[in-house]
Amino acid sequence: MGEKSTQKKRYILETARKVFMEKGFKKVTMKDIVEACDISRGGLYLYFESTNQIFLEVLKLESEEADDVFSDSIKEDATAADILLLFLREQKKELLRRKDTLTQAIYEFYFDNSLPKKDNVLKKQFDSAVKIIEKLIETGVENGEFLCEDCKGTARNIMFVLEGLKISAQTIGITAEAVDREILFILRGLGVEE
Amino acid sequence: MGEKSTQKKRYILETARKVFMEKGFKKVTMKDIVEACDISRGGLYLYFESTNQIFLEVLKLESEEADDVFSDSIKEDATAADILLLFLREQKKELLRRKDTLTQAIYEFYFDNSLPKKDNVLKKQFDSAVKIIEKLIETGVENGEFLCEDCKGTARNIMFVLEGLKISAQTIGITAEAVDREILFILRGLGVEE
Amino acid sequence: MGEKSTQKKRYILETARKVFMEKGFKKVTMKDIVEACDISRGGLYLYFESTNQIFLEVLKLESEEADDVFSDSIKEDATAADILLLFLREQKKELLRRKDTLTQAIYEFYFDNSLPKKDNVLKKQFDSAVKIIEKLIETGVENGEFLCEDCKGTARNIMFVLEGLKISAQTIGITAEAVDREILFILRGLGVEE
Amino acid sequence: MGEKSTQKKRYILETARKVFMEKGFKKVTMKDIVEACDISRGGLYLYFESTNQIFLEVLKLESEEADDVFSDSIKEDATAADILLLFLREQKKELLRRKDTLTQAIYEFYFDNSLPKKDNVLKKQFDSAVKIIEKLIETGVENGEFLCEDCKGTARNIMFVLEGLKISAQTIGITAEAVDREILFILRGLGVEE
DNA sequence: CATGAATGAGAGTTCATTCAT
DNA sequence: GATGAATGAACTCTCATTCAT
Repeated sequence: MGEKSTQKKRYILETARKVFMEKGFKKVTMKDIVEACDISRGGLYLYFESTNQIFLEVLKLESEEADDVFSDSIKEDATAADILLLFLREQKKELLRRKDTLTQAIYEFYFDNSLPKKDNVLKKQFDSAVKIIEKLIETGVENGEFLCEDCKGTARNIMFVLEGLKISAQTIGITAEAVDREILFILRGLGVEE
Repeated sequence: MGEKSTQKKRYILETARKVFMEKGFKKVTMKDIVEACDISRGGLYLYFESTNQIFLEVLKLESEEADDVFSDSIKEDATAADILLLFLREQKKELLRRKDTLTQAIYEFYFDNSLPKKDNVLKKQFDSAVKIIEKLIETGVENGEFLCEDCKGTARNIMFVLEGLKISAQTIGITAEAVDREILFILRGLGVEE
Repeated sequence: MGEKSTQKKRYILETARKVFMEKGFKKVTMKDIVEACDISRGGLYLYFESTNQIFLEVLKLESEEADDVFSDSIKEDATAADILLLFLREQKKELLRRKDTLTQAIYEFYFDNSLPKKDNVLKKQFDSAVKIIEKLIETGVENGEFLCEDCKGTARNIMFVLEGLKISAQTIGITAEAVDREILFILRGLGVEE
Repeated sequence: MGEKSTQKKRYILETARKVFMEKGFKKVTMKDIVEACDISRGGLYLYFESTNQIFLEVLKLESEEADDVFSDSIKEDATAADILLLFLREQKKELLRRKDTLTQAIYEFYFDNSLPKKDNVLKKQFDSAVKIIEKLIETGVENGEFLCEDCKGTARNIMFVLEGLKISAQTIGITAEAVDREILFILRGLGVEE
């Protein structure tokens, strides 16, 4: 598969991504993707053999780009509290976008695909996020920004709350105010008064 | 609809419930339910017209019975901490059962069905749970069992953590130890040392 | 499946039989049979799940009916030579019908389906035919109609010649005269002069 | 077409031959051959336009080489009986190789392609084999090796038996012993006692 | 009420064949 | 000559849904 095909593959993945955002994972058929990409039925099979495979590759692309975004958005002189707040606001934005997100598709995908740990991108992301937040809180505690006895536990708690907010956003619906309330609760728990 | 039909309807719902527990929501077809119930294809349509409707009625049944269970399991002389712990342990059990639960099916169902609030059973349950926990914490605070400044906020936080644990159990998988850690974190946040 | 369906099943098998006679085995698709039967796509799947299964059942039907034909066509006072000749002429007729026969389909089917011996109808038929012919020759020898030292060997030889004629009829083509020549050769081998 | 192309054509035919031996005729697709040859899809079409044409050319090659083989293997001082035995043993070997042969593919090919006689390689080979065997038997009779009244008829009979054995080997399966039995039967028919 | 045969739409998948490069 | 991406026709198979009995 030459360079040209790599471009097309990428085009398909980006188009499929939109389809997954719209319809979740399960409802999406090869035909949906074929039509969204405006290519031929057989053409898609030259690149991918199932929605499953396509979704996995979409996720891979996603995580690669996510990493870039992360490192970019942190200023050099930012305090731990700044960064945490930035992170939480980013999550909030994502949460409230709702349909315009892969969240639902990702959940649906993992419902059916109990991948071995090493392939579970979701778990990797969760764990790495916990570690980053933990570091952040530790730094904040050292700088006197945060009060916290169990940094790891708090980091984990924050991530589970975020997961809870995410799934709630997709199911029972959630308002910006509700998210703010939770963010505030978290910050207060770290002794941040504002 | 006579009594006989009511019985049959209930039989179908109970059987369908098992199917949903096994396969989630989206994957379940009318055919699956017909076969599980061992009734005729046409027969099912006499009572229900879609898996959607069936699932909604399964949920209704579920919530009716859930209330009963709740009130039963609380002893008269139980302290607030006892009851909270009981609740959390119940949730833990449910979490770890994983496949033997309607959880996944419920999530899948709500992914596609943004029902008006009044019909969103999930939201109702969430809100009512928050209220109960809030009351519980208030009582605990009054009795000197708990330390807590923002009872409502804490109650909400607990529920979001539980949601986060629930969805994590279905997607990235979660161990009993991980759940215990979170429960402990919650209790410590309430000033319970043990 | 009630009586009605049994009738339809039989109808499908009989129709499919014609299709197999026309096109052989491999070329026949479920769609071909659906169209020949003038039923719906899904309808066929109610009765059969593959052309393979259909063909096997066609063969079963075939062999059941074949047995009847056999016993019918033998008169009480027929001599061994009469019966043998009758049999050979029957085979000749079958041979020359060529396209109007399941022969080709059967060969094609067995090319791909190396069934365990007990299910190999073809082998069963071959072996039972050998036995019958052997008996026939023995009887003929006893009656002084035939001259033969190795009845079993001769019976086998006859059957292989017939197989050879059959496959030749389907591939290189064969004339009525050629078949007659072979039949004559066989009879002369048995000392029958005519 | 230059020499280079001729070489490539031959390479394709030899590779395709292996594919046909493995899968028969009908199941083989242009794709199969493209992949086996490790050339481009379009490339194959430069030389051949269908599996049909390819198979025909494979057969042509086959028959050219077959002739060579024949003449090679006969020693100068061999008796007619020797040569006949040699021929029959060669056939036996071929028979028992089963899958490693073009036999099945050839049959499948001719099932669908009722070629005009002049192009029917199979028929040519059959007829020429009959003639050779006839000559052989005549020579044997002259030398006192064989007893035979109808040399042509016997030659034909032998060929049909061989065809019968060949098709049986492909369909109902056949053992080395069964083949030996038939060969012996043929030889005894020629008065060869051993 | 209940049955289950029947229909037809639609998803998945594979290949022969073409054609721009 | 050679490539291989692209197309579209053709097949397989599964279900939601209807309807005569």
